[in-house]
Amino acid sequence: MSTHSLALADQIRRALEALVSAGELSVAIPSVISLERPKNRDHGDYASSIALQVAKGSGKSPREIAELLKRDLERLSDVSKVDIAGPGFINITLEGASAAQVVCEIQSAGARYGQSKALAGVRINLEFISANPTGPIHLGHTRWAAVGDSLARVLSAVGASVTCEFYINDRGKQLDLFGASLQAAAAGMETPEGGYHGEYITDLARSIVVEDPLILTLERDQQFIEFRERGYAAQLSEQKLVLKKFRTNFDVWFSERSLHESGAVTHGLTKLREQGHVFESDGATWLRTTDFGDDKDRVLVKSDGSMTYFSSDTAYYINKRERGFDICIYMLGADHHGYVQRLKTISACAGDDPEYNIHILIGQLVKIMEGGEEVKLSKRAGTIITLEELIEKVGVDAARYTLIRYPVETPMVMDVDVLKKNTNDNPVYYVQYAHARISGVLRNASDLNVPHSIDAFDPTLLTHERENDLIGSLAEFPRIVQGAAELREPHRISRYLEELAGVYHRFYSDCRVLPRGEEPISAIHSARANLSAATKQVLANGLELLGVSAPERM
RNA sequence: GCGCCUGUAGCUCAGUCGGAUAGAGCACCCGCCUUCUAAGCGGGUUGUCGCAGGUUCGAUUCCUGCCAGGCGCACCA
Repeated sequence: MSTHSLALADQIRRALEALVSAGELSVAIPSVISLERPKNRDHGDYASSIALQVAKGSGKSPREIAELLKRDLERLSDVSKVDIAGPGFINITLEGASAAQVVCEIQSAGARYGQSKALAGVRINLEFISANPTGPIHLGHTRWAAVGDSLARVLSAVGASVTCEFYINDRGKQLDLFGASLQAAAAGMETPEGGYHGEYITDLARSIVVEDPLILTLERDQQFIEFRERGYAAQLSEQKLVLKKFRTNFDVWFSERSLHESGAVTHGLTKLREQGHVFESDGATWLRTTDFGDDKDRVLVKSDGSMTYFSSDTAYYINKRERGFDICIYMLGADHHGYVQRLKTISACAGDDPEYNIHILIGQLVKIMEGGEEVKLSKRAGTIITLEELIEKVGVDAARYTLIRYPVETPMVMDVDVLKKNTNDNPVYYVQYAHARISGVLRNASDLNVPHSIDAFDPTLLTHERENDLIGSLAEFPRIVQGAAELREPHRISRYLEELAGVYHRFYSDCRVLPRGEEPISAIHSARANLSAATKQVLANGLELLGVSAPERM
């Protein structure tokens, strides 16, 4: 049997199921089996409060249920002891040597350790950033660039088939204003009302003119279109470039224009009509979103015949579903939280299950501090911080790690000064350092000819408390990944890695891995070198899920 | 006015769909390198989990109300 914690939770589930089908117990089995590593070592290697959870309505006390489970769990070969404590906690102690088998499991699974099939076969569309192609990617988008990309990696790790998508708002007023701003800048005229300011506009206008001086001879309307299209193309490729540099991958760049040109918008409208939620009023065409709890109905086609942005959204959603995606995840900024209900109702109006087919994540805004002061982000004042600048200041690893480290629903503060420091203030170094430290140990192991492959591994030698702690933490990884995927919370990976790095550092200071001086090489050195190698693998796998590098040396 | 998010140590924040004595880093004090990376380890100090009720054997966690901060409420995009 496999020894990591996912497997143990599964064993508890099976034991419960067996009790239910044998008629010994009548309970509803929860979707997740509670299982944790207790802080207190007296509580065993693992503790579950499952008996307390299911006791209600079963006609049995938590302790009675725990006793039933104890009987079954004790039969497992890997379990050395099951205790029932307090009101009905089940404390499980594993057989030391079989716990250490996880080291072999990690070594042979390699980069695949931590992966599972929890979401196998599920097709997920993950849309994030979707910035207007009218300027650089800035700090407001950056949180999602890191978190979105990491979430895609996490979801893929549990078997989902994930497509990352960037929706390009290349249609409508914003892009027109952008074009007009460029045109005005090229002519040395004032920026139009509500238009785009900033040095990048004048620079871009100038470079467009340099590239094609004839643009100045064009008739006004034609010239406007030229500026808009060239500016659009330039900004889009700029965005693609910087996102690539930030290691954020997109599989599909979806143009809003193409949605209209392909007829997807009219198709979407037809589909919604068939579902019976479309009506006409005041000369406009509406979607009756109030049928599904929205506070007001929404306009699809304005009375002047033009399409609203909302109509694009509905068509886009329907288009995604028709491309075969089971779940559409949207990652939006807090300033868009008003859309949540609207998007959910789109799903409902299209005849889908808004609880399953659509999932909207709202990320709070990122505040940035530098020199002890908050940097106010203002496009007008030209103080927006671009992703490019952030990368220059702190590097991709530190930026990504910090952005992913916090749950997205909490507003976060990024202190540029801290991120520039190579100290422990900056947790990315703590984790990377553990990886680099192990790399060094393993290099030395090779130099000293200390074997550290699984065939030279004797798990019974790992009996030190620090070794047990480390083995326990390593065994947790698959469950952490699964939890991060199901809850859409990649920050759990980084918190886990910090914990694992800490456990390794403590192991390292108490347990000498390699022989000193003239000390002969023995099996304990190999066992510890294997344990180190397994830790290195898990750190690397975790960092990979965050898109952060795992350095061999620091 | 309505809605969403947040409120946990001096600071920045974790806390796994209610569980055992509420945690980590930073900051402050004291220790640890003649041998594997000291970007590390050990020890010490720090709490009205915003406030008030409710549900429960049990609440930082769930429910209600209030207070404070952030954000949003278009035939804009």
